[in-house]
Amino acid sequence: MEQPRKGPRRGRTPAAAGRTSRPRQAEVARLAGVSQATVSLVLSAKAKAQGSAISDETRQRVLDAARSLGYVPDPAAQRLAAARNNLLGVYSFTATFPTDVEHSYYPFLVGVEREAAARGYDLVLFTGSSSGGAKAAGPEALNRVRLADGCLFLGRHVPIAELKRMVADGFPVVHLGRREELEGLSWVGADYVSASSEVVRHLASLGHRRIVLVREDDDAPASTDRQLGFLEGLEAAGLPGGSEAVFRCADPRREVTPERLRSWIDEGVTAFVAEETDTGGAWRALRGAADEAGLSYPGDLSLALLGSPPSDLAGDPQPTGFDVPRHQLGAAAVRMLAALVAGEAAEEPLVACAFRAGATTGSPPGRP
Amino acid sequence: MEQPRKGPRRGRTPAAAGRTSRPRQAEVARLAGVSQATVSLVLSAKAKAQGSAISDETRQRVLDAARSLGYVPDPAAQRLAAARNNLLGVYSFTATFPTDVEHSYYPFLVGVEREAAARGYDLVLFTGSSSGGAKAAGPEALNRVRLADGCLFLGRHVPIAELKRMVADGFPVVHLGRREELEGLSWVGADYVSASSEVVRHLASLGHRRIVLVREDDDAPASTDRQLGFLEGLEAAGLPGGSEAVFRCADPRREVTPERLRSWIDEGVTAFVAEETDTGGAWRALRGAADEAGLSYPGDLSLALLGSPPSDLAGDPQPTGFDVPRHQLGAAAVRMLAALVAGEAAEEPLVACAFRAGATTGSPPGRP
DNA sequence: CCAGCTTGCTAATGCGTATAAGTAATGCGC
DNA sequence: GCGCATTACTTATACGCATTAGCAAGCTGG
Repeated sequence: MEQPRKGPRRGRTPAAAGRTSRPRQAEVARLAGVSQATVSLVLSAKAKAQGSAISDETRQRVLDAARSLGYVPDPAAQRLAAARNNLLGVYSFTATFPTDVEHSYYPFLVGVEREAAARGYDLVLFTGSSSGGAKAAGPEALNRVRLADGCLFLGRHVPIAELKRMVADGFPVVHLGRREELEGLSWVGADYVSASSEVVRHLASLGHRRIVLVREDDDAPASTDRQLGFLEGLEAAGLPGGSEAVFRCADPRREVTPERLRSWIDEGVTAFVAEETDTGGAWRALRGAADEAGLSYPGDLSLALLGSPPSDLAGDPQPTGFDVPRHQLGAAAVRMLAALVAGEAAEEPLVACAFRAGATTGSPPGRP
Repeated sequence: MEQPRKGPRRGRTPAAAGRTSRPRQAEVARLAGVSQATVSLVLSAKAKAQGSAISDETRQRVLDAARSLGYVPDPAAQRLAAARNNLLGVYSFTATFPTDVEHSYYPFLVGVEREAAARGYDLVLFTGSSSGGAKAAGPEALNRVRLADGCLFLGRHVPIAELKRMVADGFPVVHLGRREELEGLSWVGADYVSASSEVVRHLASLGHRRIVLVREDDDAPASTDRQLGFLEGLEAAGLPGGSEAVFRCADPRREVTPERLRSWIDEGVTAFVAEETDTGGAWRALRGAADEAGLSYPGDLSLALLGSPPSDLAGDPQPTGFDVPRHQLGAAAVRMLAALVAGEAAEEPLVACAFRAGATTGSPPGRP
């Protein structure tokens, strides 16, 4: 007889159907013959100390009931009730799975996924850019991430104002890539300074005494850091630094001529270090000039690259330099985010790069 | 001190900080001098038709108040109240971000992400292999997906019993790949039958009158479908089918010899069609036999492949055949899942493959 | 034998939002 | 001038879970 049950799920879901109640704690409770509160206590204390005031017998009944119903907590409800839901957001401003794998954050995500899984978090992918749907890509779109316990942001075009708001609200946010302009925003990044310094010290240890850095005319942190590390490396090796050691130019391919190269060598320079950029301009320029000048490396001079070679030069001899540990960066970002979520102090934001011996450096000529 | 204030947000968040109450609808309401419900009505009707029963004057007051407080809705609360969370799960039984992009579900995910974003869904990534954290990778791990409104499954080794359970519970589930053995399980798959038929008809239109399919000894649906389509294509073109048209063998590379090939040709066969498998065995066998026999394609005979060539043969001339539209398959899977979640009828599960003209077929010899 | 503790559970409440149901106040037809 | 619809709201409630106050029973000790 279908009484006007006051029961569950009443007037809602007018047309759409969230039907098929997946099991709730209340149903688990009914099956186990306890109250909903007990279920909550048992399930949330599962990982915690056993100190909860629930008898082992009841606990077991509840666990069995939950398992047999396939109970899974509703993340929204958990969040709302001010607990955690064990979800970490990943918000990228380009498609997370782009057609062009090269220019993607894919390598980072490998590390992100692994670390998140290891820590018992699941990932929620929020996609920013491709919101081709009905949604205006307004700032509210960013707000979705608050469903998760915290969020990782990837990409250059992050709307700073919105992020600032989240940080101010105390929502755990980590940016992948250095981001110091926003006070209080946590980030992780690669330690270009140390890595660049190491490359220089490697060259010094091979016997090079005069080394020149070729870089583009660019003030991105990534460039600045490399130059800084380069100069630090020189100093650590007791070699002369100063403005002469850095060749900064707008268009390396045009300005690094074979003549220029020869003149450096005549001045006693035996090794060259190229900044890494999107285009690999400095690296290409140095290689090109050496080839044109009929100079071989590492025979006549040594070349190093402060980063990884562009993919179209993958077949060529490996440049001495370093690799950005993208997997580890992703993992580090997750660690930091997890720390923030847990209210712990954030850890070291810099991740060391991996030195790559390569095949483009050797002892300077005349010093075998 | 520290009276036991009954106020808002009390004993919660022991260590972590959900801090700094951002404004709630209730505060907006107070400022605007209306009830919380009115705020909700105004804000949620914003995008909808203007037909809501709120005067323009009140509406404006509410909007102003919301703006001045910087109100942003809490997604957790929205989703809780709406009884759905706008999350779609993606469960794959290999790492979702595998290091080796080639052998992954990556191409599907491209389409999945795009379509999900277009429909306003976010994705939750579950990984079978990496067994979310502390969880034993037991069958219960599968239950995690119930957190989402529905879930997409990728991979061959899906535990059918568990899936069955979910389907029976009414949890929306879609499998990527044909899966007819489980009554009621929704799936999307590529239409190998039509695509194979089309390849055969293409050959027929070039003038071929006797065509042979070379396939491996395998009863996977993917193989069966291709054979079915092949035979359908023959029939549609009015060509002889029957068992002679299909060469089924355990090891094509051993059994498809140059002699065998010649004997077929002597019998009047002018075109050969290879099944696609993981290894590409049939295709390699046909190419190898032709090469060894000194026969050229498409000069002396025509070759077609019912699928895409293995990646190591990517540099070779493109085989005539078809490509599985992986992006579209991913998108179709999301569409179907969204339909299930919304309680609508599922749509067409088959996605058409793209015919690829290629360079390995031509008119039969003697018919220019 | 009862105050006072501990153990093991339940009842009640709140998180922020959406929405059904209710209530005045007004307009309209007859 | 009354019934009834419409407009413009407000009140009440539910969503699923966490949390805390409370309650009953069993135990301890003086």
